[in-house]
Amino acid sequence: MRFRWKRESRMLSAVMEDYIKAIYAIRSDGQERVSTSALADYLDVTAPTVSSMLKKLEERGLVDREEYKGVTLTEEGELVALEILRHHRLLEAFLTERLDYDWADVHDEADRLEHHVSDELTDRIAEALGNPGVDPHGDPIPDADLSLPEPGDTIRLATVAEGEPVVVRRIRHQGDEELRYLADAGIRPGVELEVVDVAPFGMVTAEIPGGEQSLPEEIARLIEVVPAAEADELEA
Amino acid sequence: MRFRWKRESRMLSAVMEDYIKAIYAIRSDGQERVSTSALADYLDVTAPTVSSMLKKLEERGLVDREEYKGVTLTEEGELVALEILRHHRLLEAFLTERLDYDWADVHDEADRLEHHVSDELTDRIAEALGNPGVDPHGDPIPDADLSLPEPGDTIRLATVAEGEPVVVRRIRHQGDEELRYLADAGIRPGVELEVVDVAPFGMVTAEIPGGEQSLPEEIARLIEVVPAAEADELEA
DNA sequence: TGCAGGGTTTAGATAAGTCTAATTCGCGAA
DNA sequence: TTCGCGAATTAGACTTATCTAAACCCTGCA
Ligand SMILES: [Mn+2]
Ligand SMILES: [Mn+2]
Ligand SMILES: [Mn+2]
Ligand SMILES: [Mn+2]
Repeated sequence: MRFRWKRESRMLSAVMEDYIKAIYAIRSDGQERVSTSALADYLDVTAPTVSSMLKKLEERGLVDREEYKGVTLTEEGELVALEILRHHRLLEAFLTERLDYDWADVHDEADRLEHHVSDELTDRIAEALGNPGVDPHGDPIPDADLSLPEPGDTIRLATVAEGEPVVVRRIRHQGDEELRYLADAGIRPGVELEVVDVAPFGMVTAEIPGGEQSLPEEIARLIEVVPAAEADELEA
Repeated sequence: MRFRWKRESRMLSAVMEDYIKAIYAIRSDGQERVSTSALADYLDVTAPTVSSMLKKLEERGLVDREEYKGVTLTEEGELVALEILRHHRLLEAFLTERLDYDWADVHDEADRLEHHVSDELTDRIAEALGNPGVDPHGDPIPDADLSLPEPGDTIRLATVAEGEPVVVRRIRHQGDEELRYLADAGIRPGVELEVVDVAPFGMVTAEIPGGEQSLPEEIARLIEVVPAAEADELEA
């Protein structure tokens, strides 16, 4: 009812939606303003390509742009990002829960479909799943009015002290590849683990239910955890 | 531009897939060779647009083309058509059976998604539904090796004799619009009806479970039926 | 048999999204 | 304060899919 008409009148291409999603992802990863080169890097295109696309997004009122300084999402751009994120995460949840996909194999499929499913279908999926708050990777799912559930505080596995038991809450990812790696290592949201060693270059060795696992820093950095004590509280 | 990978690393755009589907649909509707203008009409584009696309499809080995005479699908083109049809019809069946869609509201959604779902997802949907042989409109669903179940013989409602009880088997359609019209008229696959009158211009009046319905020729022509006697046999 | 009208193709333009090469800008170091 | 280097933008080209206008081919009717 509310935003449906907006989406129609917006009529963004899948490519534009990907730029908006990328700006949202990079910004929420720390940066205040998102640079042309950061986007080029993230989307695997050249800087001139990004530059011209940012001008189009500015014309459409989706980003605020300052020459040579980068962009930020406008309020409308933010809504677009949340809408696509809602599609993406609900698709991931649905594939996992209703079509027997492994949690580590749903991202790429969702990443394509997110641009083509209607809001109607998305809402039906949400309904069928009982309006879940998080997807299979622990990412919060924007609800129908596009407000994002506040995720609880977490810390990166790379910064956890040795000997402190923690529970995996969320796994950042850009593709199925990292997820597959972690799935094969026996790590997934909900698993309890304990860091037993941090070697040079950030290599983290953790004890997990099935034994021990060593993870390179780039991977350990993707894992968000909470202290096991806190996790227990929430269960109760 | 979004592309999909085919088994022989054959990459087709959604647009090309739509042309292949259209050629398949028009040809299976009688024509042996499909003309440029028939395609332009069906796809709602101009003749020059079709002409240039047909040359590209010929280069890719998907159609056999004869200048000024039209095209036919090659064996490979036929497989592409069947693959997309499998996606489309399984999506329609899934939306109807698992996400509470009305059978008359699934075509347009499936028509977009068919180009973006992977074969993997399609197979999982088929599995979840128990490998159905027909979709909600009575269209046969190609199985995993792309062989199309032979649909039983049917006749068009427009040609049914007055007073002969028949059962609706299949409803041809190009969009949700015709389906919505029929759904609102109380006609859907499985419904038993009897033609009570054929007026000038092909207007068909039929008795259906809820009363009587008059259908314009363009609509009546879309409905495929079998004699009620035959239908009963199959039930038994 | 010939030609006119209609369907088909060619020619040339446009919009989206991408690239490489060239140019311009900003900012930290000298 | 000025340079120079890297980041950003501009310029120009290419591909896909579409259009309109013009030229071309086929065929049925005279
Ligand atoms: Mn994902
Ligand atoms: Mn996710
Ligand atoms: Mn359909
Ligand atoms: Mn159908």
